[in-house]
Amino acid sequence: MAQAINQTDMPSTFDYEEAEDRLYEWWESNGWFKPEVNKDGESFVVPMPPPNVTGALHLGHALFSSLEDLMTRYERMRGKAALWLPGTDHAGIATQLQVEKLLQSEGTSRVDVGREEFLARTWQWKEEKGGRIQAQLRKLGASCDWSRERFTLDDGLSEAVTEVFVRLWEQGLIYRGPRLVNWSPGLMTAVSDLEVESKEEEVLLYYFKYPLKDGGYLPVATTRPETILGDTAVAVNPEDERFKDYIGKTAIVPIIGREIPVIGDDYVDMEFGTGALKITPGHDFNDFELHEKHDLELINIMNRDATLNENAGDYAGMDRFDARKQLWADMEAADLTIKTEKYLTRIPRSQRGGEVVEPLVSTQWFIKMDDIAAKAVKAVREGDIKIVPERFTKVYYHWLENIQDWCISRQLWWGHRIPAWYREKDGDPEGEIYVGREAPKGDGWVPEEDVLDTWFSSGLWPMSTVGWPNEDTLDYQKHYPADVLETGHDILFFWVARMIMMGLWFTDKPPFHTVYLHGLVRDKEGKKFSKTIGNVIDPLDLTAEYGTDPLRFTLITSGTPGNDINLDVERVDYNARFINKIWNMIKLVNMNLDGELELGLPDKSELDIPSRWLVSRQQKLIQSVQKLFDNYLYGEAGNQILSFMWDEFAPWYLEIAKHNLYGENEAEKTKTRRVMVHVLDTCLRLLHPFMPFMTEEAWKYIPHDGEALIIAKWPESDATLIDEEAESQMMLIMDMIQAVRKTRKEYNVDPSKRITALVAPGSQRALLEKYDYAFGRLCNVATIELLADDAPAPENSASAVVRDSTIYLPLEGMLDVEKECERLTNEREKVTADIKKREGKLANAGFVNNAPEPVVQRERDSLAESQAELQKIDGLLASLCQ
RNA sequence: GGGAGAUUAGCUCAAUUGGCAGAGCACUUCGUUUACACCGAAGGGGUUGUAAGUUCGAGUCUUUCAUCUCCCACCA
Repeated sequence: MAQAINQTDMPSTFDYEEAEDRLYEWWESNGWFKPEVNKDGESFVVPMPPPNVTGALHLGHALFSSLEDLMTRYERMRGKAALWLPGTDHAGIATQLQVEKLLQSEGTSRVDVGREEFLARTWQWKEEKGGRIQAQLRKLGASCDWSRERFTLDDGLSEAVTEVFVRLWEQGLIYRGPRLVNWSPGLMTAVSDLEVESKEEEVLLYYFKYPLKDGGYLPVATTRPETILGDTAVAVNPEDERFKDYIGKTAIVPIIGREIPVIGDDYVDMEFGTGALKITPGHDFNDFELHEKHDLELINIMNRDATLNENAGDYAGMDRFDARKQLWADMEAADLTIKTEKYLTRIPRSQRGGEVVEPLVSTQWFIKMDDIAAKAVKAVREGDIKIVPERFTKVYYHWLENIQDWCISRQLWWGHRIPAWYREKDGDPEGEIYVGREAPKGDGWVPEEDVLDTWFSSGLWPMSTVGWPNEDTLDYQKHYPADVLETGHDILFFWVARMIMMGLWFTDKPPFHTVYLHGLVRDKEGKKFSKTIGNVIDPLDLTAEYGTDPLRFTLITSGTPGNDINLDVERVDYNARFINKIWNMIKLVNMNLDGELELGLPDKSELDIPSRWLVSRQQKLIQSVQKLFDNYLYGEAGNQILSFMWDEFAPWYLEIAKHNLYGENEAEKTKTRRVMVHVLDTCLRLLHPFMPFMTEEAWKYIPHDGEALIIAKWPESDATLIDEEAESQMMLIMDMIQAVRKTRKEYNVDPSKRITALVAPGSQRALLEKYDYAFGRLCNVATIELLADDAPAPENSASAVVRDSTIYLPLEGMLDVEKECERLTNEREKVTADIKKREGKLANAGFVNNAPEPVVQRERDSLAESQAELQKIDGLLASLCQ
């Protein structure tokens, strides 16, 4: 097939500002983001991790979007019906907080306006702010099918949520009851274990006297004195000689005077603190367990806003931290304190609000996780799901095998309301509970106020977005299970594990076969981005300055799977220059075309050595890239493509090709054009998933087959084009050119001076004769004169040896014999050392017998080369430096 | 307390199955040759954190120690 392209209008640089939006719109309006573009292809589905609906794009989004778009574009080019399914998450707490802040700024609050008005305001907020992140993802070139965009509060997804809740209830896996939970006083809701972050902080450890009824006291230490008011026992270790006799006696709670027992339990660490432990079952998870074990009383002393309640006596109504100070002061006055000391311990704080989380007894909904988790463990263990990188499977197992029941109720308004209703019975307003898809018939039913944890709905994402629970639809059949789930390792438990559990439990199929986990993006020094440090990098600033492609390429090539990326903006700059480089390669080719050109490579037998070399090198590149892609090693693949283009194609092939392009031989000219176009075309295809905009635009400027690069075919390697002979010969030419450049430099030969070179070609007379023009172009040699095999070394010449070929540069009066001898001697030393090393290796029977044949052969070849070089150098030394 | 990762050039990072340790930035010297100065040429810079082991061969596998980071866990 012959193709012509318009050569007149190629801009001198890639104008990303102009091109990006135009290309994106073109792709999208042609339906190329839809899986239907490859109707008959195998399905490939990537569910997008739904960003918070009102969020703004950060580098984490840019990273997932770059990787997932790469995967999607790659599979699309491979002919698959690729679907990258986008959507957003309602993000219960995060969104509710933003709207509450807004209300606060208006001088009102969610309680003031009421639930209905609050939800209306939140939907309004979502409509106003919600489009932003989608627009930003478009800016990054995300080729997702926007026509299928989903939101976790959409009707269909809400139906899935209700269905799952009701089924779990019917299966007896959901229960409700008062439990000690992590309570966030600022957010006024329960939070799950995962939403609590503990960091080491310096606090005070308070030592005090626990008075005994019979007189005397037990010394006790605590970090939270206010919880003394809720104590229902004091515990000591029964092995403890100091205290064991106190077991069974009665202690008196300081200040409020309640009587409590002294108990013995080996849980108490004799070495720590005073060796005696106060027990507060209502406000401490360990103490709660002891309370169950010893049948102790449980007293709740705290309100939902972390003020103390009526059980705290005179301290009722005080904030927990004020009460702490006041109580301690009162105890000091009563001579009940011993001392305080500084103490480093982990303080649990709410991941969202940042305030100290309080263990608090409240009535919540839970899912029994054991059976569900076991299935999820099994699926990974048996290989139905693969986690990349593999090391995270261990972390995954550990969490699932020690899983706690999941507290799914949240005392929020923004979210999926729990489908439960209560009716008064025997004086208990919640005496009767109904759980169902619809409100129950009959009078007196009051709906549950609580909503579900945000992760409950996102845990259903791969199913609910394709129509579950309606499994009969074509959409569901085709797109569930999905294929790859790509996300950050920080939400392995929050999201990935829950999707796997839910997917397996309800469909009996793993929701995807591969989990690819990326790391966190950090700054150049490896610090987390933070507004307080002021090191935040906005991806959109980078795309504005450099364009989208360099950022994408940088994020993909800056790290390895699962490891954090320290983003160095210099790399974005460098990659922007790579894009410029490619653009200019295209420009060179473009301006050297003329009319129609047949596509595809000429037959190998017609190609010259540089072409055979280039094609062979590219075949190896394709093989390597394929292998890397198969193993999700996209970063290395990108680097190899860059290296091929920048270090081989551009500086060697394109320079040498100019000889044919600017020459008169039309047949050679055409062949060279075809090779250049073909190799460049292949490079653009390989690079398209990394840098979609520039490659698509550049593709227009070379002859090509097909409407758009986004739907062009992914390159496949052809092993018959690998050509070791051509690679070896080309390597000789390149080595000789580099030797000339180096020699010229060492003698300070004016770079613009076109010199003559004499060459003793050794075994490669024909090769050097044919490609002597390469020297002219690449090391500014005017003429190459091939010497007879038996010709003596020319006088007054600097020389360089490559294998069994020697190149002489006549320097007339400029040759410094002493310097030349020094150069040759240095060279000789290097070569001798090399020979010695290789001879040693080859003399080692272990090496020769055990190493794979190609490795041994390479060693032999290199040795032969070095030996030839040594012989030549010795000849030169003998004639020049006697 | 348990687990994971990292440690390679001054800085940021690569190195796919063990097979001649590489890039970019920075540095030195030089050069505008009509694709590209957003470029090109030549160069300096490494005992791959430590100590041992396995192997013909180790950045890569095993073990020790050190430093840093992260995750998990109920010591007041």
